[in-house]
Amino acid sequence: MSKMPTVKDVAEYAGVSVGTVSRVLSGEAAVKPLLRERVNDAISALGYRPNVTARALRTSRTDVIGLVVPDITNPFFAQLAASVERAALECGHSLMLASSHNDSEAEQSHVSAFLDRSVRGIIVVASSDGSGLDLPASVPVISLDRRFGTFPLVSTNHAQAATLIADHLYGLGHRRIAYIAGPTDTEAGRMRKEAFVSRMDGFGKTGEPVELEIAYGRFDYESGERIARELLSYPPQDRPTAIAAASDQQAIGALRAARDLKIDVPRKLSVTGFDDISLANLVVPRLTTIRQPADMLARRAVSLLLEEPPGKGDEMVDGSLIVRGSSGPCPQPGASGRK
Amino acid sequence: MSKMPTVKDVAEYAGVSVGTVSRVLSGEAAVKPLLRERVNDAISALGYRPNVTARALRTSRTDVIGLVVPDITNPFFAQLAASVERAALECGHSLMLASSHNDSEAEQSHVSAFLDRSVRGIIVVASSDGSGLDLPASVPVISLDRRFGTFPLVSTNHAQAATLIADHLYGLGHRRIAYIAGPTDTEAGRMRKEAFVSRMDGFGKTGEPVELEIAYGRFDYESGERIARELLSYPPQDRPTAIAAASDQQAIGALRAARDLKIDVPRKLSVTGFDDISLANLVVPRLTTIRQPADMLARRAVSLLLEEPPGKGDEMVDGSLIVRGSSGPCPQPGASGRK
DNA sequence: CTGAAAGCGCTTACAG
DNA sequence: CTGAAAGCGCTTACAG
Repeated sequence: MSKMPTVKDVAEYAGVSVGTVSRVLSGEAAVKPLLRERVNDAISALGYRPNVTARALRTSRTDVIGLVVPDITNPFFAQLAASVERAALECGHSLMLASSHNDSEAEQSHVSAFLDRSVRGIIVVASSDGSGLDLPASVPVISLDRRFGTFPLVSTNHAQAATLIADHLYGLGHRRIAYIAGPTDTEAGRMRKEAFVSRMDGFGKTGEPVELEIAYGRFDYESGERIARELLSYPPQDRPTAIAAASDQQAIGALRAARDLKIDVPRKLSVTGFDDISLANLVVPRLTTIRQPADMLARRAVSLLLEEPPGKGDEMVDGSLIVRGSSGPCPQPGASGRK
Repeated sequence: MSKMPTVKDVAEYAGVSVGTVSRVLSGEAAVKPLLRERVNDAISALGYRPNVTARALRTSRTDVIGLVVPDITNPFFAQLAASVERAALECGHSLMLASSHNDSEAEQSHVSAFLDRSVRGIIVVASSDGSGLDLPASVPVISLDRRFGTFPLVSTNHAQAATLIADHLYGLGHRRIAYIAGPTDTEAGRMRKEAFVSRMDGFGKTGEPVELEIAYGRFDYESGERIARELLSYPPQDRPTAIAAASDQQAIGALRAARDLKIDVPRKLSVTGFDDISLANLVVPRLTTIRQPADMLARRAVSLLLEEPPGKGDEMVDGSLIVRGSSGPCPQPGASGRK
């Protein structure tokens, strides 16, 4: 292939200086219509495309937004990534996506790599409450969904959302409840759990007492399945009547465990999730969960990043309760055994 | 933040020329140990990091591999992306990921964007058999899983794998089978279907006849659910005893439909998928499917891309049959209705 | 409004 | 083995 044409070629072809070419390219500075037209003709005649690397070197700016997620294989993050890409595109920016495999070292090095490429800004969905960044960030950084270092956070209001689930289950009459929590080294995991627990404690004080058992795991299918299997191995009268999980994946794993143990959901056991991944509406039974407004979160994160000066304050977006088939009234004691 | 140090600063600090700094950076050229050490000291003292943009401009090369997938929200592509990232990292390269939302224009523009950034090479999982690229590609391009333009393809041997499924179902005694195909504008969709059909035709000629119905959809959950619902609405004696789907997502949708219609899988109906996404092992019943060796595919694609000269020939990797609970012997006629 | 020129931070022939 | 210098393709003060 022949070498790509440069501003110089365009300038020669159009009979102007490279400065003029650059000026019509930027669209900013005023250029006489005649010259502008000659330049544009030259550009299309030559099939010229600006060299973004040179431009970046000169201006130390690009239109790339870097996004790092803990694990692209997690459906919620995949959806979030798709939303961020759409939001970036809407603002005329493109997205570079990196997955850190839940490894905070990899996370660090991805962020550094973005910095090295002088991206316009970086959005990070932290893999854990790491120390954040030890490099000086020369571009804006926004935490999304989970806090990264001390950078501003855009996230669902985890506490409000967890409260919605607590109210739902308590309202259905459940008084022996298990909570499958997310990793304690993630803010999302902690906040969801604490809000859920404190709401239940509140009910316990003002109304009927609630037995609450808490188990900790990762956010994935396997954790949910393993933990639920354990919780459900108790004799029926000691077994929870509802399991609230900190993620849809955990909840789907719990559904799987219940199924294996032939425990009818929702008649004998209610299960709830968190995220509303697309699968939540497809499992059997369909999962009651919290919808996180991914599009909104993405748009807010991109906006904060691109604002001048970049946004400094945290932003919370409310989640909403989606009631489906996996949650129902607490089974009456003694009404079991109808096989 | 103060300006980042440059080779010039390092050179001054170490009392050498910038050329020497560059040479120790590259590690290639021989530099006297004494100077090398002084330069390295200067680098760490100053916290110097090479400017990759400048380097890219000068050499018109980077260590970035661009990957574009049709939809990052599809679990199979997410897994493939994770595998490609790992493979790239192993070779000292980093990954830029873009999702085309199944839009071939977006796909084109992502590829162009990569080209503009002078990436080391591009791997594309085509969203459809587009015209491929109309720009001159100045770097190697590899098609992964689905052919992009005329670029070399690394993929599972779709035909061999589809044959495995056909043999499995025929071997279980199924003679009235429905096939949920993928989009006909994807090579993967066509090849899987054709191999399945031709294998069944072969059985029909040498053994017992097979009734085969084919329905076309996208690769997603919804298509599978919708199509299966239709297929299963026939009266029991006309209904297929097995549904083979071109993707796990379709198969999981079909499972959902069967469940809604109270058709017992696998006793009344066998369902098979293709891909072996992590969910396949979690649905109820667990899904019989074809495992695509994502890690291997990813590694081969990266290798071909990085070879000098870049690989030119297609590569096929065999898939393997994973038998789980969703497939079983063909139900005996008349043995129904045991409610 | 336009051109000539400097410079972004590197790498790499070219001399020595 | 090392230094001085050119140049990658842009953008942007600086003159005019």
